[in-house]
Amino acid sequence: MTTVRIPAGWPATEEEARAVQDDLRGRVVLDEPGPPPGTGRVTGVDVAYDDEHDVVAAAAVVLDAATLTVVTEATAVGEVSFPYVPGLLAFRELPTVLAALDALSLDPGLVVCDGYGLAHPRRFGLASHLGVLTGLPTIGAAKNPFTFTYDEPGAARGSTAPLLAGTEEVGRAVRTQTGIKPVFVSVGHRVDLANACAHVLALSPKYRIPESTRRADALCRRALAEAVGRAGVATGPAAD
DNA sequence: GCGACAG
DNA sequence: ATCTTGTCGC
Repeated sequence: MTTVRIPAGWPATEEEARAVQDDLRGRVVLDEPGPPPGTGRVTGVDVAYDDEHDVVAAAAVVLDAATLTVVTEATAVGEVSFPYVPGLLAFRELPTVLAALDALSLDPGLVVCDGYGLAHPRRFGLASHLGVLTGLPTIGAAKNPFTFTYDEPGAARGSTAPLLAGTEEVGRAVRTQTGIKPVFVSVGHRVDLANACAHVLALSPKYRIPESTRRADALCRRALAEAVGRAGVATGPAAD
């Protein structure tokens, strides 16, 4: 597992961070359909924090898109690089996520983020930002509607409804399990919205949250526990 | 001006 | 995100 420090030149203030978003936003590619769902590889990335120790752990888990089987995985730990500010999540998560992706031995294929892409106050969320920095196709799948509104999708698994910023469709509410709260999908980089939704549905045959995110979530928590030496996931002799 | 607000 | 026990259910 690799260890990361805050990159040189990383924004230190909210104002600087917003300026970076405004600067990079124009590099997002929105006119590619993206890889077909159910083929190739799909990689989930997620992050866990221990603010008290100023430690963050990220995980990247590569799945075979057809079988949802884990192909390979990697983790990274680092310093917390930014406070949590709605709209600036990328600055908190990306350095460690990039390190975890770099540590992979295979091409990640499509990257699925735990958060938003286009559905963002400045249309440049975590998934958009990661896509621009890596060139990889990315999408965002969030658990909450953030500041956006949505029409309730039909109750059946597979139903979708627009996620709206006023009248602009910035993403979709996707019902991944019948009768259960939808997941909120938006485009990141080099993938269109219909494909992004199809990927999320294909990744969620049994649970609300995409398998990619579930695997990455479990792995980054384990990595954090190991890095900070917490109880809960025994990995050897208990340390006191 | 005062909240709300991905993780 | 994180703080947190037991408990209902397949």
